[in-house]
Amino acid sequence: VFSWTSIITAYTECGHAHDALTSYQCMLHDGFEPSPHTFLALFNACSRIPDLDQGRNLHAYACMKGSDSEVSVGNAIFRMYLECAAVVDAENFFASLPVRTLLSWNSMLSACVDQGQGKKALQWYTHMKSDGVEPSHYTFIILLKACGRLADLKQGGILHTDARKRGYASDGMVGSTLITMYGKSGAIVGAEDVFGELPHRDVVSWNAMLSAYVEQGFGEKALHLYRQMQEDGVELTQRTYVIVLRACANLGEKEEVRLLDGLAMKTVSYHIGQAIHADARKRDFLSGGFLHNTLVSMYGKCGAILEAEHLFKAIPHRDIVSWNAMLSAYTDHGDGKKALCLLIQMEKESMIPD
RNA sequence: AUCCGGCAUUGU
Repeated sequence: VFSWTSIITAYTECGHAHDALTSYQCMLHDGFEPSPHTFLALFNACSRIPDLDQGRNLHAYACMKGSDSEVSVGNAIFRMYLECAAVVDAENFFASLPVRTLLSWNSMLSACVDQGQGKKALQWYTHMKSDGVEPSHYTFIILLKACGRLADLKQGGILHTDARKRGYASDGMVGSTLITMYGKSGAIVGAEDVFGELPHRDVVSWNAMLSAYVEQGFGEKALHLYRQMQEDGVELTQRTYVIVLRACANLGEKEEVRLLDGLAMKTVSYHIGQAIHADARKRDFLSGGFLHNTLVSMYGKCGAILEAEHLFKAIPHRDIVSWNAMLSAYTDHGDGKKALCLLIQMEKESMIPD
């Protein structure tokens, strides 16, 4: 049994979870009965695939053998349901668990948030506290993220106070989540306060602050922060550029058109955008593709249709976002004909408009 | 030791 379990674990870890389940069949065939350890490995395999049907069968079998009373196995079953996106099953199972560890609570909460069920996560949190389980900084990050998505400033503020009391508010990761939460809730001052009080800022906290400015339409402040990042010697990332280019696009939308070489352009934003584009190139952030879509959108919003077009054509793997960005560049520009042409081309390349 | 955690592009 021990060897079979090792084989199953090994297959799962190498990303061959299907083979893990096949080995289990072989193991049964040879007359071996699964131990709790085997179940652990099997549920991990089901999570990986993910295979809900097998997971359910195994769950039933584990119950029959009494293996499900083991805390670790219980957690594995629980995670299996979560990762197979069977939230209802997960919730039912979770409610029936005799021992709920902090880790299982965090898994539950995070799965709710990932699936857009932030409210549910907050409800479960009340339950968690009444169960006498104390939240960790993981818990706060998960819940604050939920508040950000819901733009629930009230709950977010309560959690912030609570996190502060427990000494979690100065944690860098909690801090970034707080900044994002305040940013998405429109409380830019709250975001700035958290950012200003962070003892150790890393790129992510800077990016979070930058993103908060952009989302709330403070393009100039964002550009200012971008400069400050460079002065402070922060190691910029590709994401930094995604965000700061969005700031340019934002400014471009607001700027009045002016004629440049006979073309209607948002000249100021356009030049800033170009400069940032050059920065990104210098830092070799243009490969990988994630900046392409943002650049197309930015140039489009600055009135630089030709550059947007040029970049669009150079994208190796155009996804739906690339097409949408190019389409809205044309329509913003009042070029309905080209937009329609693009739509036709889209269908030719068997892209389905959403 | 392992499993739960932060910032990301288009349109709506």
